[in-house]
Amino acid sequence: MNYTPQKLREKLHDAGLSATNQRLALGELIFGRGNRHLSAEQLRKEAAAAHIPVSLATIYNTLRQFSGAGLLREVVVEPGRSYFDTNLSEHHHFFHEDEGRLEDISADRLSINNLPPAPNGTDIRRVDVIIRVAREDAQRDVI
Amino acid sequence: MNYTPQKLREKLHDAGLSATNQRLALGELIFGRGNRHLSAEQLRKEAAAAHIPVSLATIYNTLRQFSGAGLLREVVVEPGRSYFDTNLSEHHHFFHEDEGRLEDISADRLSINNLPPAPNGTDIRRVDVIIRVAREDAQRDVI
DNA sequence: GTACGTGCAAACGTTTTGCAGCGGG
DNA sequence: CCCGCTGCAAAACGTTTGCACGTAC
Repeated sequence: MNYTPQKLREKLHDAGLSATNQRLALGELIFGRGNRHLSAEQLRKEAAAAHIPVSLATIYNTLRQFSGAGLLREVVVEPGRSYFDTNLSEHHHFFHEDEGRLEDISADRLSINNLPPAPNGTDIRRVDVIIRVAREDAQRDVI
Repeated sequence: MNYTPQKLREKLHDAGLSATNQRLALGELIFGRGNRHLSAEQLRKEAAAAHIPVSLATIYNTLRQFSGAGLLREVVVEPGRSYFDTNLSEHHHFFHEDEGRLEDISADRLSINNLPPAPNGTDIRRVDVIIRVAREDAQRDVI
């Protein structure tokens, strides 16, 4: 957890984002606790628990801005809900379908053999590998 | 395109679904045109264009039932929208971020080197590989 | 005939927006 | 001081649901 409040100000500044009270407070929640997979709703609850006065609109703005600035990585696994991953290193995910929970897979535990080239005129932006798992005794097709 | 209306009745029957007019008509749209990646909204438009009287609720019911029965495969790439893939063979996807379009990658063009074992007590349900691409000149982080 | 499927409209949860006011640089 | 950020409430979006009617078998 290489994080200090000081670093957060730099982080925001380097990303071209001004250091508002909300962004500093939310940034402390987001980045101050190691690698996390946050949904907007989770972050809202944590902010409330930490007595940070912040509106839901600002939660969404902040998550989107942080993602756009490369401070977070958005992961889409379920229709109708986004997760934001603080782990920016190359890695992949288990998704526990029955819990709605993500789990990191470090890049050295999984590699892709022969990545096909991007279609003409396009660049590869990201490669997401999602291994969907569920309890052994659960029904299939649970999503 | 190995498809005939006759086969569709069998398909539905084998899946334990009764052959209603709506399911037959939608099935013809879904399966009668080769491999496709359909959203609910697209299917609704095509049904309207084909003068199939069907409500939006039935579109969603049908897509969900077909998926549950293993006739379709749901692919989640964007928050707030599901795609349904008629290609049931093992394969992966390019996702064109700026067009919101999926493109198949056949399994033999990409393979995973060393799949990690599922976490204790869980089974792997599916492995999704999504290669996100965008026009070369487009902004990064477009989603 | 009966259980299951359908249509409609209203509800749902998540995310986005419009606009007035506040605060960072 | 000014531009950008924030809060609020309301709207938008895709999707789901409850219930009365219709249809497959």
